[in-house]
Amino acid sequence: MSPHDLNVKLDTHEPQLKILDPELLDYIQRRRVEDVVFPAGATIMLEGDVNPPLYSVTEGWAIRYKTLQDGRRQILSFILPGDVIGFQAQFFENAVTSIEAVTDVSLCVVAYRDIADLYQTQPDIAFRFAALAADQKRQMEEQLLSIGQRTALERVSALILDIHNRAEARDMKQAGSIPFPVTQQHVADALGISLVHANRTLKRLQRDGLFRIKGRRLEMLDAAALEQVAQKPTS
Amino acid sequence: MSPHDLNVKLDTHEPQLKILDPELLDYIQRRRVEDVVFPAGATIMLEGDVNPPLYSVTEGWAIRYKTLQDGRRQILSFILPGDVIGFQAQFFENAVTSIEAVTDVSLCVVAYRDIADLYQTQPDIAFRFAALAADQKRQMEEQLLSIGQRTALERVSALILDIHNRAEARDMKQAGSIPFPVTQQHVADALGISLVHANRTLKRLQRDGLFRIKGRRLEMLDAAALEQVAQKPTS
DNA sequence: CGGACCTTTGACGTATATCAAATGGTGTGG
DNA sequence: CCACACCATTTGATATACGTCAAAGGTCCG
Repeated sequence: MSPHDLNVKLDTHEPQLKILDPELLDYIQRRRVEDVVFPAGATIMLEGDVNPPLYSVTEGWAIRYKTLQDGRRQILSFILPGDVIGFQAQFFENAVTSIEAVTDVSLCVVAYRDIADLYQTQPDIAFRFAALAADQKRQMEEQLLSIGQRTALERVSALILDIHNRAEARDMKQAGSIPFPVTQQHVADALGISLVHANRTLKRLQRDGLFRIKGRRLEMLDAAALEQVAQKPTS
Repeated sequence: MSPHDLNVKLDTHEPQLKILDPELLDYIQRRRVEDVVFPAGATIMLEGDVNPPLYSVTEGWAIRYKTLQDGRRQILSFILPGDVIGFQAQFFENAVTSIEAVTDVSLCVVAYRDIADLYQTQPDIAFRFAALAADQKRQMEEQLLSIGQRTALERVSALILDIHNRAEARDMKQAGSIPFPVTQQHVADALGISLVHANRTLKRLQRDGLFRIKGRRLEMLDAAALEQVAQKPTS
């Protein structure tokens, strides 16, 4: 069996995993134990939680984050419907990041005995999970590049593009716009800038006609220009 | 088989993998194909490289990084002897990050047919690799927290602590100090600050007696105080 | 209709960047 | 073994992107 037979090996020219691997999705459906709903604002998982479960997101948006002792919060990623969360956590005794619902969130809990067991009994599924995790690590590294090297204007552009592309790939676009329940405070915490500066930067990009955020929805107006501003990575 | 039997499930209370999993090390030794040496400054791997190999570092230090088109560089991690590199890359067509030798670097090339094949034929080894990758992802997230939320002073403190702890865990400490071939430019590129500011910050921490860098070696003087400055994460 | 939360705007402060140049190591070749 | 060349470190002066503080609108929902 080669990665190509699996149709799982990721093509770097297509920067994101377009959709959730269908076979993996199928596996998750079959192992679904129960569905859970968290209201907006609820904490789904807290750093340090013992043996957190493995979830697949059915509906709603969430954030994954880490905090410092004095309360400063870094959002690591935005979680959209279709995302699998808590796979990495299976390798640790405790959850290493926290997750909070941004909107009401529906999750289905995936059951399996144990992560090591999965590797023994279902190596193909384990492989698919691993490919997903590899892509998530890549996303973290992209974020690191963004926050470390890009200016606030570039970061905001890159974030808007990223969220838009992910949502679009999941067929969340309707009437030319995607849901956008993200607040300016979220943008600030994800990009390491202040709320006020996030506001001014978003404002400026919108004044220049690159996109429009209105009524919790995002309409992309000039993706090419936005990419220009964002400064693409080398590859 | 449970993670505990494997002694691989990672304990969050011990923030880092102390040493390379011995069984994995053994596997790598047995699959060693050839040894390669790169001189200081050489590019070991370049973003975009097709089907990059899997390496284990025998000797020397390296950096893993990504760049923007205009040349800005973000160092993602420092690679020390004992580290395995290129595992994640196996899931992609092309390398997603670049690697450069800081000192002369000795690598051994690990052979196996194919990553998917490894999952089928050696699920236990695949599991150990995955645990390693999970830990690397955790490190990336820690970095993200650092760069996004910490001040320059806190970032430098956290980086010095991190490198020191990793080197110490690998028994690289001799006569109370560890090798430290990292330049101030490296520190700047890893933390998203300017060279000049990296210098002033390193200087200040040393003036306050927290550590000492001299002759490409680092001597830790007051780890507790440094941790204080660095602002630990919540957990 | 009130309250909670989010967005927007102005004024001002500061951490960090940039520019420029001197100083200090270190390895190599004469 | 010296001396040059190259690179890393250090320091001062000045600039700016971004943060903080404060307060005024919006918007949504009970």
